[in-house]
Amino acid sequence: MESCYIQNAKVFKAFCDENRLKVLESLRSGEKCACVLIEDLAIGQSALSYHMKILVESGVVSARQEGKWTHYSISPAGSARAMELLREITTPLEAQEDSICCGR
Amino acid sequence: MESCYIQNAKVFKAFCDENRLKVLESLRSGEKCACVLIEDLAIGQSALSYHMKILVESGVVSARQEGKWTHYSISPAGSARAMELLREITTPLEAQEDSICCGR
DNA sequence: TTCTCATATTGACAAAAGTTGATTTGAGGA
DNA sequence: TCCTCAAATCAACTTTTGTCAATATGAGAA
Repeated sequence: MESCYIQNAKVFKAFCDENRLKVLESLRSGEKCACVLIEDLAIGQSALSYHMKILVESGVVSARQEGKWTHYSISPAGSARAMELLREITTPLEAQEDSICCGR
Repeated sequence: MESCYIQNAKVFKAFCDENRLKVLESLRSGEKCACVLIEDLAIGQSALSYHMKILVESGVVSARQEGKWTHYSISPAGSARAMELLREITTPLEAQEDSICCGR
């Protein structure tokens, strides 16, 4: 079983890479399909696929299949969860209001 | 010159590693000196030093020298900056016309 | 069915990150 | 000054991450 530290680290890995931040920046203006992201970032197709997998698994981005195209967008729920996690991680205990770490 | 994507990625690297999340968790209960963190995490001295450097440079942790000891604590200002950055990165821009994507 | 095209996956490789043990630095006390 | 000790740095090494080119998958069209 993985520690919650490793699990939480995975959420923030979404924001730890230059290309993934570029993807998020591009998605701020709305849903984009993979082909557009490849052009925007000037990145290889398999590299984009690799980064999108990390972003989707972190919960911050959601994917929508439509025919052979995949459309990606920022997930408000996933973003909110990342925000909440960051808030919790950096909030001193006496000032803490509630917790979402490891189901505690 | 470094892109702002690379700079922003560095802030979130603070939260991308199991041991750094453990350090932050330990610091939530208050300022700790390095010797205590080494015991808490069961980590080598040089490994802790390596991680503390990353945490301090990200701005999320601040260091206070007192004699030969260094005391670390969560920086409220640095944490607030990280929160604000995360919020900005994941907030969609004003809704725009649907863009034409993949011939649609 | 077969063809085409968008995306996912694989494997080889390169680069970056993390660990370990040894050494160095630098501040306080003798 | 010299000694001690906490922390930083270094060098060698291992592990993880990211890239590229090739191949596989899977859905729509023919």
